[in-house]
Amino acid sequence: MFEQEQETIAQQIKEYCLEQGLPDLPLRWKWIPFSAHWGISTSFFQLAAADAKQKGQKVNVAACARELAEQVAVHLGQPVEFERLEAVRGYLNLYFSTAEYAQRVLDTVLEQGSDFGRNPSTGEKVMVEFSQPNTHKAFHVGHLRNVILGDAVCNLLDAGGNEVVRANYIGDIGLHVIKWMWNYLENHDGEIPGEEKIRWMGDIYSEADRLYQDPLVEEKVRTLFARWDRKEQDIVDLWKTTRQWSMEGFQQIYDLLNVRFDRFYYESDVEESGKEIVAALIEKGIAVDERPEGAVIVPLDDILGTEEVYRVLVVLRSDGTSLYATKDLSLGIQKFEEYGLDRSVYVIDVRQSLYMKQIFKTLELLGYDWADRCEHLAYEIVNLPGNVTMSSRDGTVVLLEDLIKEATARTLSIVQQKNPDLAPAQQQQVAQAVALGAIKYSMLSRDNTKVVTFDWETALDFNGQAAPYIQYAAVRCNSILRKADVNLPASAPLDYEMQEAEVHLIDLISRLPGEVARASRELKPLYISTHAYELAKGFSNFYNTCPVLKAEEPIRSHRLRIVAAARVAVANSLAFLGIQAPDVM
RNA sequence: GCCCCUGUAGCUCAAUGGACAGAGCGUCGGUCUUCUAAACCGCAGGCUGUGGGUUCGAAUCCCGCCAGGGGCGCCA
Repeated sequence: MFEQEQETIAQQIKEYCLEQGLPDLPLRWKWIPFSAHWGISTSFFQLAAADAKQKGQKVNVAACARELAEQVAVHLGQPVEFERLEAVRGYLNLYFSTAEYAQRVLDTVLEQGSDFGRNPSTGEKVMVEFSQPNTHKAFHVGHLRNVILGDAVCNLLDAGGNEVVRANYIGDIGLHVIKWMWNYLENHDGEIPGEEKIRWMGDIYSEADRLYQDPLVEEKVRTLFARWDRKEQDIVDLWKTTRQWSMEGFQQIYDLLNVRFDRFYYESDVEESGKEIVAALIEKGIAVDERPEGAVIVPLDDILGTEEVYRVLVVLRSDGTSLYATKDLSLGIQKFEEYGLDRSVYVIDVRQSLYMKQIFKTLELLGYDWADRCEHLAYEIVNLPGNVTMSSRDGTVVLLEDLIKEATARTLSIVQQKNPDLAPAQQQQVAQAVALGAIKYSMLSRDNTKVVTFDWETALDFNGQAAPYIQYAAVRCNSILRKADVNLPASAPLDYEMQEAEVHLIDLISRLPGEVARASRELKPLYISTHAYELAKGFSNFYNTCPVLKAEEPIRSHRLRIVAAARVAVANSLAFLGIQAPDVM
């Protein structure tokens, strides 16, 4: 928001360096820490070090930097854009003219509203593939991180100025589907799912999985698989019908989570084209056909002259049936051909890192120049205490519906207690927004590389640094604005000395666009979760120290604008994370 | 054997190669006749796993070691 001023000063410093025969280095700007006022800062250590190196001198860099900073400060004098400047221990701190900048920040935020925080367009088109559920199976907490992360990353890429295509890739074929259909025909023929479609589908699947341990059942399932392979009409029909039930169940979950997709891909749609890709790989001499003794493989290390780096990618089974890789190669190509993408992001857990590397490398060998614009966004999995991975086979899954149900129930009782006058329907609505926010935030507020351990106590603990705290800040903003009972006062120059809390809050608000840019660039919603919390904390501090409604004019009007801007910043931050900011709590 | 990730306060986690490593939880102690106490304030708590190196400057980059997790030809 202060690029102009920063650029002006940077230019002046650059000119000074030229005059003094100092090296031409780009300056790195940061916010000034430990300050009740706000501004930007840069240091001269690099410049001092580079200068010494250039002159071949051995010097005390810290002392030189200090001196440089002081000289630059003298040279700059009193820039009109800034209230004051100081040289401290090798740093140059430029303090904004508080009143003027505060007004500018507030004006900008209030004018942009729900667009505040968004960055200018990059003109890039990015596809993000995430969620990738298997039909005929349950949707559990282990799958949740992917959806929440993928959705937030889409929001952030979008806010970062990219055109985003949200893609889902449905695992609608494979042994798990056949097992499910066998069990359905054997033990549940004619049944139809009720309201809880996913639970019902998942139950039939885990039952099938249990029964499958019996060799006799395994034999029967194999027979059914053969019928499926022959594309027998009644089996294909059953598959279509039951797959649809799963899709409807997924849609319930996505609706609940408020996550949407632009494009659904199905494994079944890329199976045949995948086999054609494999044929092309063989023809080009990239893949080796070891059938019938072996499979069709791409010996990546041999081709690339590397050792134990890319290993071997199996692209087709020895019996000619497809593998995940068969289909992923085809899908990767289809994505680019269909959308003319600049980038293609895969949100898939970290265990598939090697596999992803192999797929991208194989696409590169096939001659696709966009292969290096494919990215694997790896995240760690959600485990149960004791580092137990959730598995439907072992019955160790926590169903998503159960988590949400429990979290909502618990939140509802708090809402009823805090806000007894609210209509029950609204209480329910608020409880759900808060419960979902808490669940999402807990997944987004740690780095993608960190394992999440799920336990009920932690998952349902909404105290401290958690979404409800942030939502509460937005609610308090609302409450003040509602009680003010006036239209938002017009922008006006400040003619009172702001409190530290006010300056700090406005400072935090002004940082949001930068944080969005960083989070979008690095695909790290964590930066926004942290910043949203900082904002809420900044507001709480303001709330406690700066009366709004009881303040005298012109302070009252100005503070109302601060509150309105804070509300926008907090709500937008949450929105980027896929979290709602309720009006009341 | 090769590769990837992680190691920071009692616990869970932050920290653009930069100023004094910060939050939350937990412990203890204070704040409601006040815009919603789902809040605020305060105390205590650290050789950033370990040994080297690079750098003016390292939790951050490089190398070794230790500990934990994950991956490595026909699962997805």
